[in-house]
Amino acid sequence: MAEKAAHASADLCQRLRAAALRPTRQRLVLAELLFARGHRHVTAEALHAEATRAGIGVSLATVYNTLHQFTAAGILRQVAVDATRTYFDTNVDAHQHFYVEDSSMLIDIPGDSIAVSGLPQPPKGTRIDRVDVVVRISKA
Amino acid sequence: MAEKAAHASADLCQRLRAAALRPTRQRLVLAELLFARGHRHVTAEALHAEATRAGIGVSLATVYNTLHQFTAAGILRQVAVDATRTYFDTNVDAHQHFYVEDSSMLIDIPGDSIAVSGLPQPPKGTRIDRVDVVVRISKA
DNA sequence: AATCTTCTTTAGAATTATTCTAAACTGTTG
DNA sequence: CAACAGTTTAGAATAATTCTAAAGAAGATT
Ligand SMILES: [Mn+2]
Ligand SMILES: [Mn+2]
Ligand SMILES: [Zn+2]
Ligand SMILES: [Zn+2]
Repeated sequence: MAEKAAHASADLCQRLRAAALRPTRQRLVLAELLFARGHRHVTAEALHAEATRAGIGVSLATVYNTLHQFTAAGILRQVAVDATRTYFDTNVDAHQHFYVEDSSMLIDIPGDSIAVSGLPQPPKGTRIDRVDVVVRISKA
Repeated sequence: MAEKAAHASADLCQRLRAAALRPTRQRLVLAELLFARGHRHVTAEALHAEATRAGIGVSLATVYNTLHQFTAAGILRQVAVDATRTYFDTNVDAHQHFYVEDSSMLIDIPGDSIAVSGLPQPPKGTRIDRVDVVVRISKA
């Protein structure tokens, strides 16, 4: 298990270097929190609270910087569901979301389950970057 | 055309009364700007600027209040595409959007052109409120 | 290892979008 | 025309995010 952690860390170093980002203590810690197990959806504030709780000193500005750098590097993506917060998603593969309005939680919908058909031609001179589907749900 | 305007105004009064909203000068002016011709996508700031430009005195707080009241009344809806602004849509029928990332513009996609299939069952105890599709496009 | 260079972190100020407060004002009803 | 309830608004307050500039850490160079 020490091996596994070491391996994961080494792996993260690679990913950062590949993105031309120096593997600093802060970035490694945040990357660990983000990618250590399974996919996650987080806000900057939530991740900052988590890091702080874990005893790691990292400023909120750095959390924001890091989230944006990771997004630019393609290892995170932003999800727009609620105008008041920005969510970051560690799953960058094509997939969609349930958004639970009561609790402001995101739930993944695997990329191969939903199919969107009948898309009209995008306006002349533009290309489609991504098709986002948000299924808004609330307590029945 | 004086008739048409009068008719439209009378119509707006009805809609407001139906929503238990007093037809005040401010609300009528904003409703006019919003619903007078065709469907629109606006932000609070943009609508406020428009009202001000048209020589109508209406505070930004009132614009926000009104947009939210109209949304609660079901004659407007919010569209979440960009975490930095909230867009309000005068088209409340089921339909979808292109979002032009370069210019932050929304373009309607008629409700009957796109079909979403393969939606998984929503989590136990929840029901689907709406399925939003945003097709993000940018300069080719 | 010491040095140099460049990138990174950060505290705190600043910005932006939005909401709140409380007092003045207006539409409605009897 | 009261009288009441609903509405508007200036300005303060909040919340999320970004900016600034100075101090700190990484990587390259000697
Ligand atoms: Mn906000
Ligand atoms: Mn914001
Ligand atoms: Zn996801
Ligand atoms: Zn629309």
